[in-house]
Amino acid sequence: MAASGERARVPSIRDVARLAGVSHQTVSRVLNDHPSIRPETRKRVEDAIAVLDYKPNLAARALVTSRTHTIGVLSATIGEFGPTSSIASIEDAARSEGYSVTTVNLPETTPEAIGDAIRQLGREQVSGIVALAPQVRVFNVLRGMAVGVPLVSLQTASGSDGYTLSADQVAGARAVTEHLIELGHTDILHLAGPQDWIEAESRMRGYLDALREADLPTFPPIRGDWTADFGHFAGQELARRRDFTAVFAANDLMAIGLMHGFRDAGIDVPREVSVVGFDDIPVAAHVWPPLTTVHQDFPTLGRRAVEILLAEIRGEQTPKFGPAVPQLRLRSSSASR
Amino acid sequence: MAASGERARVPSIRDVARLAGVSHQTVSRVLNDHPSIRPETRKRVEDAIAVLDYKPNLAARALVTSRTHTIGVLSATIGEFGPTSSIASIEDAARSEGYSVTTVNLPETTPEAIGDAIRQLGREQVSGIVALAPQVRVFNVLRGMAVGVPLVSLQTASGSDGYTLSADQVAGARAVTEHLIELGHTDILHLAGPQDWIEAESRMRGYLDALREADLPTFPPIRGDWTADFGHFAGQELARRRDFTAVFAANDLMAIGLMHGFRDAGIDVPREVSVVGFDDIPVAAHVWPPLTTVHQDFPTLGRRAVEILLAEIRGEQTPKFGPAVPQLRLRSSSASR
DNA sequence: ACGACGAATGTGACCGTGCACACGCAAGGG
DNA sequence: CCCTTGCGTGTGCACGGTCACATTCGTCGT
Repeated sequence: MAASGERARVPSIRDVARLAGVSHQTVSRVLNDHPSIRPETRKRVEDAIAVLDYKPNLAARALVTSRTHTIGVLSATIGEFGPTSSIASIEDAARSEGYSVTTVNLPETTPEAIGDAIRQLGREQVSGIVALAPQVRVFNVLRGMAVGVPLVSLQTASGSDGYTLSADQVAGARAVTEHLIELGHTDILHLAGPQDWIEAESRMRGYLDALREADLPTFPPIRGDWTADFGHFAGQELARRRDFTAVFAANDLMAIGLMHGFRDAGIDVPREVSVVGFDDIPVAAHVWPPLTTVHQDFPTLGRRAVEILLAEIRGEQTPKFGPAVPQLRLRSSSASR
Repeated sequence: MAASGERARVPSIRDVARLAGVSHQTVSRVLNDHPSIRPETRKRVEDAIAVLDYKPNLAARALVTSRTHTIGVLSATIGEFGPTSSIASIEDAARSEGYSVTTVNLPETTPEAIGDAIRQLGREQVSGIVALAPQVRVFNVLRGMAVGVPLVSLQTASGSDGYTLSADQVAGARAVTEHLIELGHTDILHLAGPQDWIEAESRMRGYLDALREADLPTFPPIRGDWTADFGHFAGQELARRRDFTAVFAANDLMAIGLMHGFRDAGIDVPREVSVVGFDDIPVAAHVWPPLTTVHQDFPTLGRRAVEILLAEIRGEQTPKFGPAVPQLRLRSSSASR
């Protein structure tokens, strides 16, 4: 431990250069895979890097290139099941490509809040943004905003531009509704999500499409807020009117709450009323009765979002994914009339 | 739009200085709240900043100060309900203090993976780390690792050092178990979490403590994996032995799966067997029967973790929080013997 | 009246990279 | 044989801040 009093400083590119007997620029070239490097030189540099345990300074690199190798995740809905699963996979996918991930939460969805969030990510000089922006309003604000970096929007309407990626919510909703119709139901209610949410609208559209095609009567949707508590309340209220035999809830939480409400009112699911949900959250198979629902593959969605985003960042051809088709999970909460 | 051919460049500190008629250093002082600035000068600089819409370059600042105003979140369990809620609040709390948040996920909990994650955060020069490291192994690796920046560990054993923050899992588990005892149950099983998890151990300890204190027989715990699917399986298996009248499941998902399994086997909850859980996830109140469980305030936990971490980063006195006491939520899945 | 001192501000270097450009050298075409 | 070309490498500067130190000026103590 005969220290020469030197301060323990992390090695820089010049330290590596000195040890390898080359210029700092040559080291930089090795780091960035420049083609014109003699193999022998490269080897020497790489050895020096290994010896010193050199790690490039990301801040310095970001300063000079104004690129950070960081992608920002903008989420309005942390805490919900779907988005959370997607975020985890976005995280993994980005890391495995050498990108960092920074998250910013939207406590409210006003245009100002969204603008702030985008500007915040801009200040951090993110290379790209994945927005989990399920509300129409948020989506429009994003679209109208000069972001300056590639932006991929996840779980929104199936827009035709390359920036949007989605599961085909309409098809999923249509599938469950058709399932109810096949079971012989003719009076089917819809417990919808909040007005502003794109997914709420898509799922409602799927519901309406299926009913119209079958020439069945449609009912004005009940507007919910995605929570199980609201579903519970709605179930108790709906128990008073008995002009329906099935309900399609726009997500599983509301469906589970709804069944609870029906139970409170003495209505048997599925004998008297069938209930179906959407999302296939982990408990859906285990509640009573096990919930018929639509399964969404959130991790895949997250991974694809990153693929598209990175392709755009790198200026490559962006891969085209057809909308993922959510799958029907038939369980016991739906029964024939 | 008579442009002088100038490239649109983001204004730097020197542009501000020029416009305000001061030196760049004075601008820097204004930005950093240096005391020795004449109010009039400060005003001029601030006006110039506003006019140019100047935003300091974070990369440049990070380069020279080697501090990034970023906190890293290390999570082994993104996707679970509890951690996710905490992460969201960590996010909010950190942002509101001007810190960015970068997340890194641990796909596996080997020491190497943990080391990689820590090093990754180190390369990004985070100012501090919040670790959601619920496994004993992870916790020990972290503790033994020279991280170099402040580290707060969330949701772990109630260690006595300032670096650890937790809800009092033992007390919560003890509370539900005592609840079962008060209801007259004497043969109470425990469906535990995985061996390695700190929370699993704490909850089991609370269970054991309560039983011993009441001089009741203890049973070897059944080891689960936190999932509802496992709970379902366990319920079917347990239905064969009828030497118990109550089960304390270490989390709500397993409890819900368990009730499903009992139902499959024709066992009525709570008439024949009482079931209680832990966490109070949003559906807990709405499953059938509504689940008696222990409520944890994850958002508060996340917020406190950030408070402690920032205090450490700033070298201030770290606030001391007593362990949060989880609260019993009495519902219908538990009944008297 | 003069020197010391602190407040307010300016000057230049430096942090660790990447980029533009220059340079030496070997190969190839006229 | 000379000029061009391209490969491999080096030199200096720029990026946008902060830090250490220098400088100016007004005030106060003696």
